[in-house]
Order: sequence, then structure tokens, then C-alpha cells
Amino acid sequence: MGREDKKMEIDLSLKIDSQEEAPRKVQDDDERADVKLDSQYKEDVVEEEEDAAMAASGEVLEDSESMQLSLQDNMKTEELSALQIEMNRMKEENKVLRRVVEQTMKDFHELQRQFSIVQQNNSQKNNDPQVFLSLSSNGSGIQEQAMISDTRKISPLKDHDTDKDNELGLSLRLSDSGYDRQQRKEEQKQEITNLMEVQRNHLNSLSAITSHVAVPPNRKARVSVRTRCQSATLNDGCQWRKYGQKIAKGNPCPRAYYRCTVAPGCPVRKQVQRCLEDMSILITTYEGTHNHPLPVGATAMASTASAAASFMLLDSSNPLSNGIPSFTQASLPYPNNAFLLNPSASSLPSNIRTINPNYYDPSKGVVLDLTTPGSSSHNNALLPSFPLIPEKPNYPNIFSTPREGQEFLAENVSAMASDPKFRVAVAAAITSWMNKENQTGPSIGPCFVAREAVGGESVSTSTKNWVLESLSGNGNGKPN
DNA sequence: CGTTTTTGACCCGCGC
DNA sequence: GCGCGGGTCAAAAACG
Repeated sequence: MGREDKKMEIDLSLKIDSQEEAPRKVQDDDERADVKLDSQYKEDVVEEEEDAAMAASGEVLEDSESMQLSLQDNMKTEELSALQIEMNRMKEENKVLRRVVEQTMKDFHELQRQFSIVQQNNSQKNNDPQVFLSLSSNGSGIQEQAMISDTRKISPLKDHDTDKDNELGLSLRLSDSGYDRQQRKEEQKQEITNLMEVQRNHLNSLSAITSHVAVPPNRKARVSVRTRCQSATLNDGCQWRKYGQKIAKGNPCPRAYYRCTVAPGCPVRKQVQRCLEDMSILITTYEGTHNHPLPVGATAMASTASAAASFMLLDSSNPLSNGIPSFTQASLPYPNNAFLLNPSASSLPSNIRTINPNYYDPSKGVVLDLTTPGSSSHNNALLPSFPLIPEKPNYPNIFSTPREGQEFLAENVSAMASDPKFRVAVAAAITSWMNKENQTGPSIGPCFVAREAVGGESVSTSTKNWVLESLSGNGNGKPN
């Protein structure tokens, strides 16, 4: 009976396979699905086999084929169809997953390719590259946005009266602590002045990503996160151990020092301090690079920084780069550069808050401002504008756990920033600008508008793609 | 009892 | 050189 059992199991599973119209491919995921299906079948089959074995007692082995037919006939049709549905679903799942992997790899190679172009272009320049990006998006479609460029030239902003709740803003700034302080102060002053001007001219500005890339030689990676948070620290998924506390000058709130304890010897540290102006705002500054895989809960934050690295396509930690962008894989998983992210923007004053001297400090590197002027309802209102939150249950969803307020927002910002399409769009825009600049000579920095291309526009799929429009040069906003 | 937090001391870089 | 401020160390205390 043992032999028969085995044979029947095999035959049944093969029958299922043969019912698949598509030719069987040797693919890991499909095979896994088949194996799983087989194992599911086994339980059912064993029951059938017991009956069949009793009925077939005394019969010779040659009759096994007819017995299988009998078994198959007796197999409950709903079970079959249910299993087939399940199998199809799993195959679909596998396809989706495979597509995600392929897309990621494709995007990665595309970024590498484009970066090599950028690197070539920049190798002819002696100046530190400075790239300013200003990106905006809203859930309703195209939204042009005022930009600030290298020379802080301000381009006009079109009228917009869309629902602010559907808007998302990011401000991404990279700063150079290696600068001479005086020079930096002057630049800050200039920048603040121009930002104020932008704010005045475009009081209704909704959201913007402003990226300022200036390659700092041999600087430590620092990421500051501003969130409204009632708890003592931001729950970022990592384990931290407090090793010190100080009263910093200018802020009566003590600054706490934490060390990452996820892995022994991890050099990552963070400082936590309440904002002087708004005690509900928690400023968390991360420094260093983890020497271990991040916990799932911490991946979102890291992916934001990773996205920033993609924005910049720079690796300041590479001494060979010497101010020249050098795209390395090592720069991707963890933050190696400084940037400032400010998605505050659903209402004003967004950029004003970003440049508040109390926390606008280029030497501090990245400031990821996840605060919103209003209550947490603002944050929730922002959520629909994030097109990248996976909705399919089979998508690797790190946002499935309900979170409140800023942490939730942070993760969604991360999701957007880490979107490969978004990165590719940014990379393409930078490349385009670099090429243009190479031909026309140095000019003002690039200004880009990022928007979500929805179906009927440049993409036909149901998912949104990121499109960056360059506003520099002719300033006609023609998509790159 | 092991781990974490607290807190004063110490170190170091920077400006004067 | 000195003072100041930021950051870290490490012993003691607190905690689970």
C-alpha cells in the first residue's frame, strides 16, 4: 500500500500541474507554490487513500491507474476548484513579487548607469557639485511649485487651490559641515533670505522637496528627525541604550544620548531633545551607520535615508570621491550623507519652519521634519496623497501595523522616498540636468517639479509614477 | 542578577 | 592658555 500511496500522491499533484495552462517553468517561487500545494493535498489524499485502499484491496498494482481515475472522480469538485484558486492566487503572488524584484534590480542598474554618466560629467569640474531639487506632489495630479535653485532664483508658482489635505511636501537638504563657518553663515543667511522671499511670494505654497547637495569631505552621517511625539523617544524600531544626558546651551530641555544596542559594537548613536519652541516636538538626531541588518520597524526610516542617498547619488564617505559623486552600493542601505527632509507643508508656514535658525544647522546634517502645524489629523489627511503605500496584501507591507501620528507619517514618507520609481525619476532628472549643464556651461542649479503621473498621462498603469519636471534653464517645466 | 538609567567627571575641540 | 560647550565615560542607582 505504501507504494500505491506514494504513486497516487505524485499522480495527483501532477494532475494539478497539468491543469495549468501555462507551461511549467522552473522558477523557485512557482516550485514553492507547487510544493505547498502538494503538501496541502497530502492530507486530503490520505483520507481518500484509505477508502481507496480498502476498495482496492486484492487488486493488482496495474489497476492503480483506474483507481486514480476513480479517486479523481470522487475528489470533491469544490476542493479542487478551491485549491486551484489558491494555487492561482499564489502564482499571481509570485509573479507580483518577482516583478517587484525585477523592477528593483532594473532601477538599481538604471541608477548605476545614469550615475556613471553623472560622474563623467562631474569629473571635468573642480567645484563641489551642488544640486538643488524642489519637488512637489499632490494627490490630485499636477502641481507646479515654486523652486529655489542654487543661486536661489525664484521661479513663478502657478495658482493652486487644491485641497491641502491631499498634499505632501518634502524638503530635502544636504549640507556641508566642511565649509568654512563664515562662508556657511553667509550662505545660510542668503538662503534664508531667499527662502523668506519665496515664502512671501508663494504664501500658498503647498509642499516642496528642496534638496541641496554639497559634498562634505569625510563628514559623519547625521540625520535629524523632528516629530511630534509625547513619549520620551521616537519608536524607530531599533534598540537603544541611554549613555548620557546633558543640558545643552540655549535649550533648557536636556539632551539625551543613546547608543544602538541591536548589535554589539554598532556605532550608531542618537540624540534626543525637545524643541525649545514647541515642547511637543521631539528632535532625534541619528549618527553613524549600522553594522547590522535593521529590524523591520527601523527599515522605513533607513529607507528614507537611503532614498536621500539616491537623491544625492553621492558618497561622501568615500575618500576617493573628493567631492565627486561616487555611487556605491554601500551608500544605499544606510545614510551616508546629510539631508533635510521637510514634509511639513500641508499648511503654512512650511519652509519658514524649515529654515528656523534654531534648528536649521547645516553642520547637523539631515533634518527630517515630520511635524505638521496642526494636530495629528493633518498627518492622517496626508496619507491619501502617498501613492506608494502597498495596498495589495501580498506586497511586503511594513505599514500593516496601525500606528499613530508622526511615526505613521514618517513611514509613509519613507515609503514614498524609497519608491524605486521615484528614485529613478530623480536620478533621471539629475542626469538630464547634468547633461544639459555640461553642454551649456555652469548655470544655476536645477529646479525640478516632481509629480505623480497617473493613468492617462504618461503612464497607463493604475499605479502612479513619479515624473520630475525641470524648471531650470528655460523654466518651461517640460518633463525630462 | 543582569540590564538599563542616572549623573558627575572627564575629554576634546574651538574661540578668544 | 583658558574657558566654554558638546560629547562620552563609568560608577552608582534603579529596574524588571
